Amino acid sequence: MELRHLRYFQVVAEEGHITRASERLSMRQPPLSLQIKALERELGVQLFRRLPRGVELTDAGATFYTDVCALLAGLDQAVAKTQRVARGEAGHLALGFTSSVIAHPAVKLAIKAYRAAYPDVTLNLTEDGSSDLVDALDAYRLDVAFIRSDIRGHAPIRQIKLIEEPVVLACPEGLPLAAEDGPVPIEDIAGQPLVLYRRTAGPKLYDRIIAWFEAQGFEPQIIQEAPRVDTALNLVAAGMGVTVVPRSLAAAHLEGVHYREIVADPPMVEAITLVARKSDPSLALRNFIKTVQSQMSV
Amino acid sequence: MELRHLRYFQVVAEEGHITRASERLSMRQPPLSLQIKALERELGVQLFRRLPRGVELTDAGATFYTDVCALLAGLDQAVAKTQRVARGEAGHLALGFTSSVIAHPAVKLAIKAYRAAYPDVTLNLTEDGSSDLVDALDAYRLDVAFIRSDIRGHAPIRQIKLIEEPVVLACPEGLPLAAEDGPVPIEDIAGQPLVLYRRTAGPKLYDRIIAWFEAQGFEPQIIQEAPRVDTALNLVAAGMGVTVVPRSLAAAHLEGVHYREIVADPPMVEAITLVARKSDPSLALRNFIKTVQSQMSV
DNA sequence: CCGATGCATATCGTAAATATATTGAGATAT
DNA sequence: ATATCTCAATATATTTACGATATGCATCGG
Repeated sequence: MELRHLRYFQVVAEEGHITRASERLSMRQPPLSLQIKALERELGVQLFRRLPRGVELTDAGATFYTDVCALLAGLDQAVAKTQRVARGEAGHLALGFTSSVIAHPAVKLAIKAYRAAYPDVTLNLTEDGSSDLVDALDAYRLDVAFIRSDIRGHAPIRQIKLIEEPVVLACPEGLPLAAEDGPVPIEDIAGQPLVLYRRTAGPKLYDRIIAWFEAQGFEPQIIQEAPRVDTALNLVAAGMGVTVVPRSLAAAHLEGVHYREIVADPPMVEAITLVARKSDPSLALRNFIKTVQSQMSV
Repeated sequence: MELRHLRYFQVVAEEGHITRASERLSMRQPPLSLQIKALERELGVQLFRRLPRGVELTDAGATFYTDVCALLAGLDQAVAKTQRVARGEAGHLALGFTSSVIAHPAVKLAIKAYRAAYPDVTLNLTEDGSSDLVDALDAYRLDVAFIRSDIRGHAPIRQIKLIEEPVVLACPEGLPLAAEDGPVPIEDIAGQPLVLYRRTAGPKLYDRIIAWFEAQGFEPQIIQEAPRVDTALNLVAAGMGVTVVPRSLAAAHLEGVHYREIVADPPMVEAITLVARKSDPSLALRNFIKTVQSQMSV
């Protein structure tokens, strides 16, 4: 059996007339009669009653007609859906981000813009640490992720630097440092007790901050380590010390924490990077990257 | 596009290997490659990524695969269902009967037997008067019906006499006639006030009863006409007169009504007849008639 | 009774699917 | 690094079968 048989059957059933059906199908009556007969023979079922004036569905033919209509319509839908997926207009995209990155308004706007442009792509959002995100990417659990860390050297992962933002000082209200609003020189921070966040799996940012202090000629006084940025900020709010965070996190306005720009040369900056498997040619992904990039450049 | 393309696509997707798929399909690799390529070309979508070692579904191909599996399975089911309908093992059957006929246990047993033998045929049951049932048959609202009336002369309807049963006397309790249980000679009834049921659309039974009385040399004293048998019996229960009904109705044991056999020559008998369109070749119907006949002959 | 209608049958040409033979790209092994 | 192997792609040949043309046959309407 071939789709041809089903398509022919459908038209003949609708017309109740082989000759008229053959005209609708841009063919002649004899081959159409033969195809219908071949279909009946293959099914072992008489689908039509031959009347002196045309043909008529039998009970079996009528039930078959219902199903054939559904099948042919289903096929059309399947084809349309497949084409939309191929154009990147539908499908799935597993997206990851770190808690610090999602605080940046540009990231939220970019995701929103993609959702608007490709509403039929179902986005699967995951929040995790940078190195776990990269692992998930490797394991095909994610298609793309926003991270902070620099993962130079990880071969099968492509990375696109999106935004660089300076880190700012976060200090508890009440401290002399929190009395002013303007930029604070790095030497004023150097003597403060420092809370830092160290993710066991991703120590790069931690190391970079220490290296940066040392490059400025200061030895940071690390009095506490926190597993995550938000934990560190909570410790700051509790008056345990100061910390440095990407500027976009300052927008969160955690109660009891005061933020100030830092003056240093070179300035300490943190990037937001988009990472994805190099091997993945999914158009949904390419459209996502394109949308994010054009959104960031605005 | 033809089913062939879908079937080939399905196997290649499952094997991830065109050569192995071609073996499963009992064909050679080059034509299979060509057919897959033709499918991709028609859809305008790349369904497979060609790897050095076999092929792999793209995202679009994976969504298409899901739908193709559903479609092919649906087609198989549709074919199986159509064949079951053609064999009379599935489908619909609109069945009608009169209120007096359904009282006969053999009719209920026959319907039950058919239900058991062909559980996938959905029965649509309708109760109505004999002539309305025949009209419904003509109008294709019914496929088959149990009736009382003789519809000799109605050309496109085929009738099969199933059971003949004598009519019995139904008289109110308290009447001298109700004092005994044995058969009563017709002359004892002749003088009684008679309640008869006359359906405007089907006067045949009514006429036959009058003719039967007259053939015995008696003039029936009709004091009341009722539209239906059960109405007539209720009038009898109310002491309004006596009536005659098919024997099977006596089993209903209406309160206040006493039943007695009637002695007469020739005896008055009422048949239960199965009627259906002569033109209707539905196998479900033929199986129904066959089942009813074999059930009645037991 | 005869023409018209409409499905079925017969025969033929051509398009398309499959088979055979070979090439070529990429991976594995020596 | 070269050879070999794997497996899809290409080229050409063959066969199948779809569709077209011509015709037959049954039924209905005038």
